[in-house]
Amino acid sequence: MVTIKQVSEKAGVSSATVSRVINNTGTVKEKTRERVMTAMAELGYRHNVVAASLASNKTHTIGYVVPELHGSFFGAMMGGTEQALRQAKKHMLIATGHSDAQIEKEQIDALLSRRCDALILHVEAVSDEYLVSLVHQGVELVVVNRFIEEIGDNCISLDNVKGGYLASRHLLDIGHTKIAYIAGSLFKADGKNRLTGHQQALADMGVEYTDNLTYEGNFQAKSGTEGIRALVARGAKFTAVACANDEMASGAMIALRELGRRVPEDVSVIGFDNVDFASYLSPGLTTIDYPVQKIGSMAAHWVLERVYGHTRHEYQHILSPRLILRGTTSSPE
Amino acid sequence: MVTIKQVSEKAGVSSATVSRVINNTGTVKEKTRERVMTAMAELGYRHNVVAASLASNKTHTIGYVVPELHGSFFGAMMGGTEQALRQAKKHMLIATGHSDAQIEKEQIDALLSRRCDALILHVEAVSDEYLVSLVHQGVELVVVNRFIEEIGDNCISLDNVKGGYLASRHLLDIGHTKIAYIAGSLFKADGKNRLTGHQQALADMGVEYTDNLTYEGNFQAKSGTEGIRALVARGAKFTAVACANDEMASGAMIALRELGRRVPEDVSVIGFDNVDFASYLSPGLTTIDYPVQKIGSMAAHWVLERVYGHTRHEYQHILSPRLILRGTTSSPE
DNA sequence: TGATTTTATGAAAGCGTTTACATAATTGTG
DNA sequence: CACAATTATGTAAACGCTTTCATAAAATCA
Repeated sequence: MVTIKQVSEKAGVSSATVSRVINNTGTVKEKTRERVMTAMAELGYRHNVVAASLASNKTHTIGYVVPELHGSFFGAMMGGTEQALRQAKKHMLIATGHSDAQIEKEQIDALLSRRCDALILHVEAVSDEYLVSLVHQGVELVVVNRFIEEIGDNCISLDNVKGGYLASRHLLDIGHTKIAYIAGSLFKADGKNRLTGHQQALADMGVEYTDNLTYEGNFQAKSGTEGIRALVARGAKFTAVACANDEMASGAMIALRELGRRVPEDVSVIGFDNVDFASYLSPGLTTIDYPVQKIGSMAAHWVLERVYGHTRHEYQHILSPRLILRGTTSSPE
Repeated sequence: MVTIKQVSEKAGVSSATVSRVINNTGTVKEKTRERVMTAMAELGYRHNVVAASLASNKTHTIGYVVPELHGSFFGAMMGGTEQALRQAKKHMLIATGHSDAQIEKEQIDALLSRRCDALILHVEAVSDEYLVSLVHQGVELVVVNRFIEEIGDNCISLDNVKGGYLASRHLLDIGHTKIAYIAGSLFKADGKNRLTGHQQALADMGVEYTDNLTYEGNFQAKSGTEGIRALVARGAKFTAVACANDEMASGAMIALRELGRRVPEDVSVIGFDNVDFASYLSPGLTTIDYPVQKIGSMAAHWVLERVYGHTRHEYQHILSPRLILRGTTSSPE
């Protein structure tokens, strides 16, 4: 590996000067710059970012923890982040937490050991206090899809309660009163909040909530299918089903078809997230838009501003979901 | 930040010893190890991987270039990789190449500057020669979804020709002869190869290939929709349509429905990749399975073995696709 | 027990940069 | 043109580890 030293010798300057041209810092005469550039090209020099990071105490790397890599959701989110970071020449070190507190902590720890300049965390199992304590230790982090009052400034989240409300409110508005709910994992904040929204909508419209119409799934398509089967098996009567995400909604649609129930004629279905394939289904899935890419990019801008001193960007710390009307909902007979 | 030095003083040992207990190298007496561990705990020591990387010339980091982050495909692939790497305590530095040769090169360069121990590349625009030259320079890399004879050992790919063949052969086998083809971007190797497979299947079965039945899309859902419209507009007659991926297949299904053509009764549809949502569609999409997660994990194992000396794993450098029969194909009337 | 292995530890030289700080070269001013 | 101000460059000390080599301590052996 050729070093800055060798370049400096070849160019007849000191290594400090070479460093200056590499980083575009300080002042260097045009002619000198050219000599250095030529020397670098001729020697095939490649900057050693590891050494630079050690010396400068900046890695230009953002640690990113997401629960999983597969599926449509996190890719879209990371895509939003990446787009913003790439222009700033920052990179992302990616780790998965698998919704397990132990693993999440280990991964956060590993990313900090690697001296990431900041962390973007989509973690679900670790406690609020733990995240708060990290912030108090001076770790630069933004928590995504989760709102923690005490460090609200570090959070970017969607109003899941409102989303849940919007979904069920839509069903109520078009005339449904017997609405089943397939929830996400209730130990996760978003799973719980979306259900809360559903309950609020029912309450607002004077419809009684009953556990008998609710099934706790796990955000996976299969649990949507199982949810419908379980609901029907327990004799629940419903003309609509709200699901805590699109995967479960598509699973539910499959089960409904198996049972000979048409969507939306017999049963309306609404999802949540508006992942890319929601519009591929037929009928297209009515759902709640989760501006996931936007959230990803806001997280990036937060970091760019806070950690790297880029100019101010506009934030909302709590984004609003909105209803996306497609073909899976209609008024009951 | 507390350093190894401070730990060593507190524990009354040298920093070399502290390094030994951190890395589990050399020999250190149990009692000493404990003293060091205690000191680390009390001081809240956090290992500085950047410094360690500089000194040891290993970053334990794999650079990963994919075209995009959104969609179901690359997440699944990276998920396969991550799972294997996590156990080995390696991390992934992720970059996107956007199918642009310039960007792909820049990203590869950036990852090398960060001294990644190895690269996993899903690149589409950069030339074979460029990748070959990297390998000859001694860069440890595995190329995914692309086969380059000269560095075949570094490649893990799917036999796309065979996949294309399998898809169209299935349609032919069940009696179709008028088969439209919605291709992926033909400047990409997989787009081209899948089309080649289609053509071979036709030839094998004595059906003439005609450009009039082929539309070049871009692997996105919308281009599937446009493909059907264009085909119909140019008066093409077909009873089946093979698509170069599942996104375009779902786009095609949408267009077919708009035109009042039932799937599969009037037109059979087959996709490619078997991404997660293929089974959510209704009818479920018949497609070709791309064992993408497996490929991701094979890439990881290649690296673990080659770069980190882990024990030998079984490879196939060219994997075989297989047909997944679901509900979108049936014999023509 | 003294000699010989073996095991445990320390000293110190890197690893390839960045970045004060100091100094040299250049430009500007009256 | 002398002197001040400005611009350009160099020197050398970090940055926090790993790792070789030497040496000290402990264990083994005859």
